[in-house]
Amino acid sequence: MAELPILQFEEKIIETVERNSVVVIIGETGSGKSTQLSQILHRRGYTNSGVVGVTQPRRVAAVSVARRVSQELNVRLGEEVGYAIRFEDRTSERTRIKYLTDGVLLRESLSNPELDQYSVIILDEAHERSLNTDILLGLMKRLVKRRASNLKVLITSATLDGDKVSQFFSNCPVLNVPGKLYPVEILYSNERPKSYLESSLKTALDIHIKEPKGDVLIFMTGQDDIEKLVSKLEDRVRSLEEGSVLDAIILPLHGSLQPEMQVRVFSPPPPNCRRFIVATNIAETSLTVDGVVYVIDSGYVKQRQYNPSTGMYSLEVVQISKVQANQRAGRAGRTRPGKCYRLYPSVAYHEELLDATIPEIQRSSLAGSVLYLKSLDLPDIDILTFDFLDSPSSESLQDALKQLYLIDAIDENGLITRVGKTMAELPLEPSLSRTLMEANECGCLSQALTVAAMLSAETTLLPGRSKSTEKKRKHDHLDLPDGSGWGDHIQLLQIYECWHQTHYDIDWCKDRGLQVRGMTFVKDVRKQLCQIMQKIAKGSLDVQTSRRGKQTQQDYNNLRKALCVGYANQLAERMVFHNGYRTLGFKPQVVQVHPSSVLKPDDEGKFPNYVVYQELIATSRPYLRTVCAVNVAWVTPILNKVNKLNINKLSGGSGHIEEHAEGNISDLPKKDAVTAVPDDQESKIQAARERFLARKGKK
DNA sequence: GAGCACTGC
Repeated sequence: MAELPILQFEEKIIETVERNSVVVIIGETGSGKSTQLSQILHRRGYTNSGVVGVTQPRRVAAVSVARRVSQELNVRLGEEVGYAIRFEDRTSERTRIKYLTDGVLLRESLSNPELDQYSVIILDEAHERSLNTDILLGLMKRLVKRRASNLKVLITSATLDGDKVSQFFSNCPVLNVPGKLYPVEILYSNERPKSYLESSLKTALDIHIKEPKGDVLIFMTGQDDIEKLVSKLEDRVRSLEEGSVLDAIILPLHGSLQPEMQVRVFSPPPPNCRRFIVATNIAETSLTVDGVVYVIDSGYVKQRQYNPSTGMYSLEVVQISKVQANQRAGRAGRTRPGKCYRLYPSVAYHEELLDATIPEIQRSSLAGSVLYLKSLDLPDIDILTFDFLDSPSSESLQDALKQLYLIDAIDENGLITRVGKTMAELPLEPSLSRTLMEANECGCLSQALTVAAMLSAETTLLPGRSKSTEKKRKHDHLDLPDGSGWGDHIQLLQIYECWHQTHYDIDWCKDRGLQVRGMTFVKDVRKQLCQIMQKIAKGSLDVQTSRRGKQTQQDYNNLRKALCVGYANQLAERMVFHNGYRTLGFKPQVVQVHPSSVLKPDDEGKFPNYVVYQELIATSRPYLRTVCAVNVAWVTPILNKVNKLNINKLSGGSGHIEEHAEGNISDLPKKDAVTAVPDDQESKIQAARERFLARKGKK
């Protein structure tokens, strides 16, 4: 511990913190900032007047760092040193150093906007620029002015954007704390390879043949290229002359892998063996693999981004930033000097790569964040001029306002409603919160709670796709309920209710290819949501458990109605001549129901006229993922609302609009605005539909 | 008839 570089800077840090309310700390990997900053402040008396809170973007980090600090201070975890993450608050009255996820701190500030139990707040890993960290940065800027006398804020960041953070906080001081990394030699390619996959393969084999022992970490963009590279590497390594090189183990590592498979990466390899870990950017920050000496950096990452004018997400392979490139390289120098092979030329690094990754706040739908900020109800905060470190576009903010208006969270003047205030209390995206509120009125809260919880865990429910599980799923398809013709939300409800009836049998999940971990998470979320709803409704709540498991068509109707109200901002109408949908409320997009949906065309080959959707995402083409059929009678009032929408008023203006501001809205709901499908494509679709009907007829 | 990077309340 005494070797940690940060300890040599203790005096300097304390001196600077004494004189300034905000300090930026540039702490490189291995500097010990996450564990030591809080202890330094504790030693110097900052915990006498309040708690030192340290935020982390990830749960595991909050827990593991808290655990280490409690060991170093030789106290029991949960007493002087504790942590708070969702579902787990291990703090007590005695807690002086508290690690928490930034999401938890945001929740805390909802009920206590001044955060007055804290004497110091440390925003750790701020350079990762998570959505929550960015909101916190804005709130801290305001808070240090209000609590100038008794609050210190420390922000840890990366070398490349420390100055920017400092400027944001009125040029506050920046302290550099060196890390304890071993040197990493950077090797560039002469030119960009035609295929980064082939280039990675070649580089990996070169290392294997020429370089001394040490594991290789290879950064790819996703499951597909990981699987390809793994199989190619296996072939080529096997064909090398036996005994001429080390044995090789090749391991994929990505988020959709079963956790048991991920663990393999952390168990030490057998002797005289080189491991090749082929990973997504999960290995950049979330997971640290010991023993890595060589890093191969393709220079690419798969990134999700949101288009506020269409309401559509897309996943795109984009170039990484310099911060990311350095982070990747750093992975080679944790145990001894290493090498990083960048599969792009040096000039590309310097001239093409952005300094920092585009922050999440500029790549996401902001409905949830805007609702959160509105619900804080701070008179001195105006959303459209909120002081962000990097502002989202006004288009994105207006999109959020529009969405919130359509689900009654704000009124036509942009003011938060009672419904909106309640929605913000729920740890859910606004559409789902609104669904719960409506369900409480419709008498189907129990079912809605289940759907909300299932949707919160959806990606961790199904096992990662692979050839074998795919076959299995197809085979076992009949074992899962079918949504009774209404779609995916109803199916999710039915799945959980079936499980409930087995008294939460683990084998029931396994037999159906459902991840036990995911289903357990659903159960936890449902319980949490139930508790919050109970608190909000003060007992006037309809969480009928006696009727659970025996859903009637009437229950499904009520639930679909509640979903329609909640997802008024994610509504689509089927097109007249084919099974495509056009989105309503956004610049209209022609989209298809995702083939993985349980919602299928009826006997005439047609989908329902209206659906609400959980997500609109462009992969190979634009798809609606997770859809639920809704009735036209529920849709009509929403469309009226869309027509009345006045974005200028919503943004807090007078409502007397300049011409071009209106232009944005007038192209929203018009029936014949969609001409995106050219005639020849239209006829192709018509032909496809005829073929489909013909096939159906034969059966 | 296609496939989703990573987090979090």
